[in-house]
Amino acid sequence: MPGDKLTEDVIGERFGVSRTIVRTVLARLHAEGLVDMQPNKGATIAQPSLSEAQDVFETRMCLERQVLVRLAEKVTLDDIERLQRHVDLETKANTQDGAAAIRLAGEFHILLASLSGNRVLARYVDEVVSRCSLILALYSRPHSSDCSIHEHQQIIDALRLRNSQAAIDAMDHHLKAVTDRALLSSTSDKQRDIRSILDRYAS
Amino acid sequence: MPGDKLTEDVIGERFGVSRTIVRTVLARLHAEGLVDMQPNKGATIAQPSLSEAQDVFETRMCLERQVLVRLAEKVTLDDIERLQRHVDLETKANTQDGAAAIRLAGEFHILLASLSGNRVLARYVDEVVSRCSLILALYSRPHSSDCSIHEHQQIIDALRLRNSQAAIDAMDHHLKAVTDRALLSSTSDKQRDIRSILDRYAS
DNA sequence: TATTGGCATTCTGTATGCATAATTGTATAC
DNA sequence: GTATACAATTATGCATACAGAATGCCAATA
Repeated sequence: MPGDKLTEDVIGERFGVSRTIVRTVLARLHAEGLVDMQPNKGATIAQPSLSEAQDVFETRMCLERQVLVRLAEKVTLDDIERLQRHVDLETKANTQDGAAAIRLAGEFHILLASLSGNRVLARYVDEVVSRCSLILALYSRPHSSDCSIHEHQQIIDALRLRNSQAAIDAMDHHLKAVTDRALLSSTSDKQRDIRSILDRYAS
Repeated sequence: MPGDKLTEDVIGERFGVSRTIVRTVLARLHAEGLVDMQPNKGATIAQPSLSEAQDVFETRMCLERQVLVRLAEKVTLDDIERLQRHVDLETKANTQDGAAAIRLAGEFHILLASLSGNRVLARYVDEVVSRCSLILALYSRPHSSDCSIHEHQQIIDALRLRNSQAAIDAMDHHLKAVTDRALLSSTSDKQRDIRSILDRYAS
């Protein structure tokens, strides 16, 4: 799917809107790094390179650490409850609906960021989480998200004790696991390019 | 200037382009937090609230710390030279052209971020620096930037020694000074609103 | 005099049309 | 059979036109 052409007419027809609308949406997605655009050549679903992927992960770690620093200072019992309910949802979805489980796993981080109360931080986290999803779709092999849920739980537990360092450690460990799963499988950008071409032909 | 209406027709005429172009630019600036947009009411130059301003500064600190961590690991002599040349430029501008001095002070941070090599981080730093400029325009009283230059120099010196902690300390101190200058003058969002209204009437 | 209703104006939101750049396909030459 | 050039098709970039929402103004009425 990454690399696919996004023709304005096609999308517009599909959603019953004019090219103008499609154009603004594509521009927005481009700004968020989810679609690539070339002048006079149009838009494609972004194919982040390996180094771009590393940049996204590094930035994500940096942002999410800050989220936890803030949260450790100011979480309310209400917040903790919301987080706990979310992880419970994740647990439920994990045995039933794989797609939902993946979506919920991302939304946990977005929820954390929004609870931090810093809107700017939250917007950036939202973006990098989306981009990570795209990266995982590109590079990662299918996997269970059992561990994710466990790590999410660890983060909540640390926040409940207002232990920011423990929360950050859990987050670091968590994101490192995700990163490794995504990036250690390929060893170079070139390899990635080849693989994506092969994938295209295979489907 | 913040709060001013940005009418599409007016801007388009001013720059000799159609509303289509203006619209995309405004949308982009909105995404970057530099203009406010309300449905069916158009765009205005953003008037970040005090809490929004604090969020921007906090996020900026977080991002720039990461920039320095990376740079302390990987700066080259070339990089150091470019930074030094930039600060020299700042020093020169400081005595001659106030507007240029302010611009260069912001660009120092953008240069740092781009030298980090992390494009994602660099884009976010670019955004928050722009937003900080807007915030300073809103809240801050005019001031000399002598201290800024000295602090920039400290950061370079720390990087030259690959001492990330010293660089981060200098940056923290630097940004804290800027933040205080901007945010301690006002004490609440309400006060800011009132002041902006008065400013409007005065001009 | 204050308030409300309606009218006119202005500006935004969206669609569409036209010109230009890119791509694809075809024909011809080597 | 391959390569190149040219034509036809397609898609993008931009401008413009039209419809609908918001604002302001004025008059009418309480």
